[in-house]
Amino acid sequence: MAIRVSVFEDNKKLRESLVQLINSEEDMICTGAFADANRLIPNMQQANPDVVMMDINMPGVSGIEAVVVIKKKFPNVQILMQTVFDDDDKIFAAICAGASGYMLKKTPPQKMIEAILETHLGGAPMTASVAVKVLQMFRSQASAQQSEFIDLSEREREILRLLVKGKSYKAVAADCFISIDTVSTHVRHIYEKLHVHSKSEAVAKAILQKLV
Amino acid sequence: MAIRVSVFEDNKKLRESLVQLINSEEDMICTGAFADANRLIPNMQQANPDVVMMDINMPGVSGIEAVVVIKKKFPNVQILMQTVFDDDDKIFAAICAGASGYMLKKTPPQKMIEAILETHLGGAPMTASVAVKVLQMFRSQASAQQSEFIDLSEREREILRLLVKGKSYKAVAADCFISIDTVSTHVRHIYEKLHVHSKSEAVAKAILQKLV
DNA sequence: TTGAGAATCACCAATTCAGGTGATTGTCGC
DNA sequence: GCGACAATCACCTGAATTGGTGATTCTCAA
Repeated sequence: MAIRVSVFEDNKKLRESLVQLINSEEDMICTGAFADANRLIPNMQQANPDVVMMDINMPGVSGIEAVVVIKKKFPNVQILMQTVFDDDDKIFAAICAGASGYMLKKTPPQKMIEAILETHLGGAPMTASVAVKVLQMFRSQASAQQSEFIDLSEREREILRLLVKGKSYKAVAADCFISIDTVSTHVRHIYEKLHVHSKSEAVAKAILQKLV
Repeated sequence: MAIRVSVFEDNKKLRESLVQLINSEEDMICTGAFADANRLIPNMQQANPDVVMMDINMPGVSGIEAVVVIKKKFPNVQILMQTVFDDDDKIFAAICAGASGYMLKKTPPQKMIEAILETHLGGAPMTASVAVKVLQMFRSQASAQQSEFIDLSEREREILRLLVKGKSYKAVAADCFISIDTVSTHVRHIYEKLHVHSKSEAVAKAILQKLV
């Protein structure tokens, strides 16, 4: 059974060459080529694709908005983004919207075919420059800066967790079955270890350094 | 000029076949093959590679620890991780440690050569299953849940930023050149919009939903 | 066994915060 | 111009928080 591929691309020439490329493959068939995503839903229902090739910059509904809609209405459809620029924000937005792959338009035809296949198989083909950017973004997001090791006791960690949830001393005391004065003492110790002097500072530090 | 590749891999058979594979390429040369990372620094100095193929599971010093050291001591060396399992935590750790690529060991030889080349060119080759996982992790990290749109005024956002930094009303008042009572009023409005009732809840929400 | 730390509780003073009421100014769109 | 709203300020009360001092119990390692 051939893979059904649909194309959303406003550049007529590029769109037509993609259609031709897809149809030149034995086990692929292009079931729709559209210049914009303004009639997205009916277009999708009619074309009923397995894989969508989506240009990120289109007049009217943007490629990213289209991805959001497609992933909502047709969650089984895989989406391969295409763009001329490997722009950080766009990549970020497309990934979060649910795109599976991200290829530059200048990718050679054979690689593009491979990417469509890989997308259909549940992979995540990415142009090298995009893959690098994704890893960079990932690192900068993930690592934060947990420079200093903060050695809270189990009890202190538990109380800090409750403070982060916005609980007052009284509420913490009730939750832990201890008195307010005890909570106050623990909090004091937490402040000393975190080098802070208020609940909100402690909460901010706890979240940013993933202490809880 | 041939690409200098070094291999760290405890399985003798696999190590030797990798060496052979690398040396069978015209523009690659294997400058060192080691069964573990226990004498990492001298090994690296002696082999002086452009690209390191690093097994993630090795006796003694783990592949990930080795990546950290290499990236610190030899920042220009690119590292291609190799593993039998596409384990979330390992991938995560390797990326954060600074690995450029991540390939399963069962990758066919030709693809492995391509991956080495791509790594050397500053790319980030990833086995399909790994790429998918990276995108998934990225999504779950990035998106958080910024469901409801919170429309803070510029002034409110500024004050919230200061609260997140741990400032008291008095300090905020001083920073913004306004009175404490005005700060108090702004804070009240912020609480209403955020549906919270304390400074720490507001701070937590602000950070988690990236309002500041 | 002796000491360090974790967890618990208490009392206290000064400060800060939350929320209620009320008011003035300036800007923006209709 | 008028209404809506942001930004500003004031006064007030009760509650919560911060930080100081001091104490008991228990456990775990030196």
